[in-house]
Amino acid sequence: MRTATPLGRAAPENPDSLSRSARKDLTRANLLQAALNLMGGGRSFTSLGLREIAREAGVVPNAFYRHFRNTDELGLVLVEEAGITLRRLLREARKMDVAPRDMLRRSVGVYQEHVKRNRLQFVFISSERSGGSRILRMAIRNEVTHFTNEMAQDFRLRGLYTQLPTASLQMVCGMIVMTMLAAATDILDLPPEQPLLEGEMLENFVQQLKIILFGATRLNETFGVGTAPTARAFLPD
Amino acid sequence: MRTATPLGRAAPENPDSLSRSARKDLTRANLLQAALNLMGGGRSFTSLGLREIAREAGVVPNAFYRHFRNTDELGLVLVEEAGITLRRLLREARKMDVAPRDMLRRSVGVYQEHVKRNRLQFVFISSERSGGSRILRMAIRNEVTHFTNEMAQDFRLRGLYTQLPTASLQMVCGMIVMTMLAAATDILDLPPEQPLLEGEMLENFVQQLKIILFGATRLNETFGVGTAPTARAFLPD
DNA sequence: TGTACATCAGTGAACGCGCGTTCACTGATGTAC
DNA sequence: TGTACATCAGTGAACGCGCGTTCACTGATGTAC
Repeated sequence: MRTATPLGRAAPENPDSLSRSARKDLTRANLLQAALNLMGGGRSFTSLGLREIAREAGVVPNAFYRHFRNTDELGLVLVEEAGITLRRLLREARKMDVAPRDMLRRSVGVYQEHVKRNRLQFVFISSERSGGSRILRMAIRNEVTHFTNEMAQDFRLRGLYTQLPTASLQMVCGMIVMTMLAAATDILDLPPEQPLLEGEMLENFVQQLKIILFGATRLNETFGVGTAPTARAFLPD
Repeated sequence: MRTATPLGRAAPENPDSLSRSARKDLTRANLLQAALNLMGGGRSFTSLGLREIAREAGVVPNAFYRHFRNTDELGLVLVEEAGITLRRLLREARKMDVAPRDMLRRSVGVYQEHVKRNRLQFVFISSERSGGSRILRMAIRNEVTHFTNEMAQDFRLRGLYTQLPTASLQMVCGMIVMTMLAAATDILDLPPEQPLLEGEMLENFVQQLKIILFGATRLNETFGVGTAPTARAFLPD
C-alpha cells in the first residue's frame, strides 16, 4: 500500500475502495497531471485539447466536464498550484536566514533544485507566461507579482536595501524575478548530466543577480564620486 | 496611385496590372500580414490555422501552399523579418553616438518608438519567444542572440566597459536585451493615450537599465571598498 | 508584331479526421428511515 | 442491521464543424519562334 508522497502530485495511488469523492479528486488530479505530462512532451498548453487531456488521463472526454468547464479553467488551476509551489520556495529560502555569508549562491542552488523538482510546473509557467490565452497570461502575471511583493517584503524584514524607497525595491525584486524566470528556461533546457554546462549556467545566473544587487545600491546615489569612467560616459544622468 | 511606404509592410498596393511575380509577392505579403493582424486581435500565432490566415488574406486556403509549406514556415519568415527590424533598431541607435550625455534616456525613447511602430512584430516575438512551437522558439532565440552579440560589439566599438572580459560583456548585454523584451510587453500592454502611465513605465525602464549598467562596472572589482553595507551583507563572496 | 504554347497563381470541390459539446445511460456509492 | 431510494462520477454514442490536404481546373501572364 502506497502512501501519498508529500511532494508528489498524482502518485498513482492504489486501486479502488476509496470514497466516491476521493475518487473524484483523484480523477481531477489525473487530469491536471495529464495536461502537465503532455506539456512535458513538448506541447504547449494552449494547443492541448480537451479530448487529448482526457485520453492521457484515462477517462472518456465527457468526464472532463465533471471537473472543469473547459481547458482554460484547468489551466487556471495549474497556475494556482504553481503559485503555491512558488510560495513554498520563498518559505524555504526564508529559513536560510542564519548565514548571510554566501547566501546568494545558496539561494541560487535552492532555486535550481526547486525548478528541477517541479520541472513541469515551470515548463508550464515559462511557456504560458507570454504565449497562451489572455486569461491565463494575466493569472500568471498575477502570481508573479505576488511573488515579487513577498520577496520585497522579505528584503525589508531582513533589513536589506533599507535606503531604497518601496517603489524602487519592488522594481529591483521585479528584475530579480525576471532573471529567475529567464534562468528557469535555461535550467529546463539543460541537457541532463552535463555538470560543466550546468556549473557555467549557474555561475552566469549568480553574476546576473550580483549585477542587479550591486546596481541597486547605487539607485539613489548621486553620481560622480566612485563611478567608473565608462559608466559615467554612458550614464551621465 | 499609392507608392509603397518605406516602412509599411502590405500597404494595400494598387489593383492589378502588375507582373505575375509581383502579384505573387503581394499575396505572400498579404498572408504574412494576415497572420500578424490576427495576432493583433489577441490570438497567439500557434493557435492560428492555415485556413484562417488564408481567409484573412483574402485567398482560398489552397493558395497558401503556393507560398509556404505550412504555418510554421510562415512563422519562420515572420521571425526573420522581425530580426531585420531589430537590426534596423541597432542601426538607428548607432547613429546617435554624437551625444553621450543623456544617451540612455534617448535610447529608451528610440526603442519605445520602435516597438510602437512595429507593434505586431513585437507582439509576435514576445508571445512566441517562449510559448509556441519548438522550431519557432529556437529561431527567435537565435535572432535575440544575434541582437545581443551586435550590441556587445557596439559597446566594444564605443569603448564602453573595456575592462570587462567578453563573456561578461555578453552577459550584461543579455540582461539588457532581456529587460528590453520585458519592457516591450509593458509598452504593448499600455492603454493608449495615458502619458502619465507611459512616463512612469519609461522611468522604470530607464532605472532598470541603470541598475544593470552600474552593476556591470562592479563585475570584476574586488568587494569591500565602496560597497554599501547592505550589499556587503547580501553579497559577501 | 503576331501566333502558339507553356507556366503557374489562384480556384472550387471534395476527403477524412479530430475536435468540443449534447444526450440519455449505468451502476456503484452514499443517505434516510 | 437492512432496505429503498437518491446521488452523481464516469460511459458511450452521436452531432455538427472547421481543420489540413488532395485533386483537377482555369485563365491570365510570360515566352519562344
